[in-house]
Amino acid sequence: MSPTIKDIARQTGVSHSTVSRALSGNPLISDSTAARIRRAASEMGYLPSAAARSLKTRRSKVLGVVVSSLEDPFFAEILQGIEDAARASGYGLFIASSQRDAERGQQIARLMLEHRAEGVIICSTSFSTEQSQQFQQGGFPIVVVNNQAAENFQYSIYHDDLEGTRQITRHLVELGHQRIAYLGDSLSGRTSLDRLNGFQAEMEATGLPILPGFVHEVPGGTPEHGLPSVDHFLELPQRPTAIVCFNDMLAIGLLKGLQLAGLQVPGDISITGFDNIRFSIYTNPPLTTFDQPKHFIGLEAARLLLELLDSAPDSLPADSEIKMLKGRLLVRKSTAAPSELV
Amino acid sequence: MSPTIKDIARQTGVSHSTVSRALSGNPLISDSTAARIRRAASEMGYLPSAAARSLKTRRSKVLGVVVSSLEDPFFAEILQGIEDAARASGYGLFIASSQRDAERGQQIARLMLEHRAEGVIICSTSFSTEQSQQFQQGGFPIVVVNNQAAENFQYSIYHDDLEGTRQITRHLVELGHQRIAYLGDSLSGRTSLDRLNGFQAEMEATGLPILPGFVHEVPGGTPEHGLPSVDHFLELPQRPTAIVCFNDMLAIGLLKGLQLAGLQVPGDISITGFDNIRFSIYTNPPLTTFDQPKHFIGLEAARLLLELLDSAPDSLPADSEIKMLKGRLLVRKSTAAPSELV
DNA sequence: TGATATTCTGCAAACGTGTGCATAAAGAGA
DNA sequence: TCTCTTTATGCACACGTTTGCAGAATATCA
Repeated sequence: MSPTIKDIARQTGVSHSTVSRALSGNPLISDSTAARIRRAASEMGYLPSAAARSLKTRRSKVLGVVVSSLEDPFFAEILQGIEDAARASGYGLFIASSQRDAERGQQIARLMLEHRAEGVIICSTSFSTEQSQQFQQGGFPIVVVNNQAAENFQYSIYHDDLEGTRQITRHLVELGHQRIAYLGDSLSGRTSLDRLNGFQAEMEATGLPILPGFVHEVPGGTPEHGLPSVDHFLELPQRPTAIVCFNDMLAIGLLKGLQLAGLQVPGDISITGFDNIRFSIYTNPPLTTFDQPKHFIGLEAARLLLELLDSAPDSLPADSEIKMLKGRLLVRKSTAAPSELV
Repeated sequence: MSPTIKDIARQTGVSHSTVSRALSGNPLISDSTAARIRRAASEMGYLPSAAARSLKTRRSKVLGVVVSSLEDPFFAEILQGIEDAARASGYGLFIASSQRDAERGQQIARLMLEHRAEGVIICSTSFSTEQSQQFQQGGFPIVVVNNQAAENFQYSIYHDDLEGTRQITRHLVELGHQRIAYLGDSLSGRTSLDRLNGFQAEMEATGLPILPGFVHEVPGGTPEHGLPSVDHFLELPQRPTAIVCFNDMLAIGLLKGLQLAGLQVPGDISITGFDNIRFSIYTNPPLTTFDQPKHFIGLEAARLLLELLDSAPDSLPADSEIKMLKGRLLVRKSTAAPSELV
C-alpha cells in the first residue's frame, strides 16, 4: 500500500538503513544523498509506519485520555486543552469515554494498554481506583485531572474545589443570606466531597446553621438532574433564600425549574453555579459562578504527562506531584440580596 | 516491560507460535495446552502489542475522527455516537480537532495516516477538500458527516438541512410572520448553503419577500457570534418579526442580545435555532428548533465506515453512498404569532 | 605510492506478532 | 511391528522500522 523505506532504497539505489538515517536527520549521511533520498520520499508519498516505529523504539507517540462523557462541556474544554498540547508535541490522542460504567472502563484500559499508550490522563470523576488499577502496575504514567481519589495517584492536576465553594458561599453570606442550601452531585467522588466541604466549612466559619434538608444530592450533574430537584427545596418548611449548586449544569436545570415554578431569580431566590462553562453566561439571568481555567487545566495535565515521559524513570520525584490551579469568583446576575432585606 | 508471547512460551514450555495460536483460538491447538497457555497468559498479565499485531495483520483497529472543535456541543453528541459504535466493535479512536486551521488539518491527516487508521470520519464543516486530499489517495475510506462538499466524498451521512430550515420557516409563516430574517454562519461550507437555501426556498414558495439586509451572515456559529449580530437587525429600517438562526448556539447568543436590548422574545420578536443541542431547552424562553438525531448520526457514520472495512474492496459500490437521516421540528416557546396580529 | 584517519554506507539483528510448511507424536489398521 | 492417517507442535520468515558494528570509499599526510 504505502511505500516503505525499502521501496525508497530501491528507488534511490541505497540500502534501507541509509534511508532510515537520512529521513531521521542522522548526520552520518552525506548532505547530497540525504537530499536525494528526502526528495524521493516526498515524491513517492512516503509516510513512516507508526506501528513499525513504535515496535522498534518502544515509544508509541500516543497518549490516552479517559473522560466520563464527551458531551460534558466542562470536560470538553479540558479535552481541547489536552489536544492542543498533544498536537504541539506531535502526539496522537486515544480518547474514550467511560460513561461511569465499570465494564467499559476495563475495556478502555485494556485498549490503551494494548496500544501501548505512553501515559494516560484521566478526567473522569467516576473512573475509580479499582478500574484504573490496571494502569497502576509497573509505573505506568497517569495524570489525574478531576481528582477523584487524587491521593491514590502520583500525579494530579487539581483545581481548588474547596476554596471555590467557600468563596461562592461567602459571596452569598456577604449579600445577607442566612438560609443557604446546597445542591450536590453524588456521583463525582472526590470533587463532590470537596465542594460540599467548602460550603460546609464556610457556613461554619460564619456561624450560620445548615438547616435540615438543606443539603440535597442527586445522582448526576446535568441540567436534567437539576430541574426536578426544585421540588425538594420548595417542600421544605423554610424555603432557602439561596442555593449553591455543585456545577453550572445543575444550576441551569435548577434555574429552569424555579422559573417554571413561578419564582424569580434572583428576586425570590439566588442560585450559583460552578465551573463557568460557556453557557453559564447565556442563561437568563446569567449565572454567578466560579471560573475554572479549563483549557489551561488540560494544557497543564498534558504538559505534566509529557514531562514525565521525557525524564528518566529514576529522576522522577518519589513523592506525588500535585499542581493546583486557582479559579476565581464570577459575580453575575443570578445572585442578589435576599428579598426580606430589600 | 509487558510480557510477550515468547515469555509465555518459555513459561509453558511450548513455542511462541503455539502460544499465538492458542490465544487466538486456533483449533489446531489441543484444548488442554490451549487452556494451560491461556491461564499462564492471564496470570502473567499478558496484553498483546497492537503495534506488532497491526504490523503483521495490516489492520490497526483504529479509526480516525476529525472534528472542527471538541467544544462544540453539536459535534460532541455525534462524537459520542461514534465512540459507542467503535467501543462495541473493539476499535480505538484517534480524535483530533482541526480548529478550522489548514496547517493543523495537514498535521492531523499525516498523524492518522502514519498510524494507519483504517478509515476516517470527518465531522468538520471546514475540513476542506484540499486538506483531506491526502486521505483521498488510494481508496482510503472516508465517511463525511457534516457534508461540507459532500459530493466530493464517496460516503457521507447527511442530515437534511434544507428540509429542516424549510420546516422552521414554514412554522413561522404559519404563525403569521411576514418579515422573516436569517442569521447565518458563513464558515460552515455546505451546511451554510443548505440551511440558507431552505430558508430562501420556503420564503419563495409562500411568496414572501426577503427584504434587504434580512440575510445576515457572521463568521462562526457560537453564542459569541450571535450576540452582537443583534445590532445589525435592530438598525434595519423595518425590524424583522422573526429571525431564523443557522444553529442553536447563534440563537442563544441572539436571544441574549435581544433581551439585553430590552426586547421580549417571543413577544416582540420570534427566533428559532437548529440542531436541538442539549441547552436549547434551558434558555428562557426555550428555543423552537429542529431536532437532529446527533447520537444516531454518529452511530451510523461509524457503522458505515466499519461496514466498508469489512467488505472486500471490489464489492464496494462504485457510486457514492449517502445516508440521509431525518430530523423533526420542535416547537417550544421562542416563537409566537407576531405582535401586530395579537 | 602507501599507510592512516575520516567519512559514508551496508549488513544483520531486533522489536512482537501471525502463518505456511515441515515434522514429531500418537493412534489406527494390517 | 510396520505403515498410514490424524493430530499437535515447532521452524522460519515476514511485517517496517532502528541501530551497533563492520567495512568500503574517499581524503590526508608522509
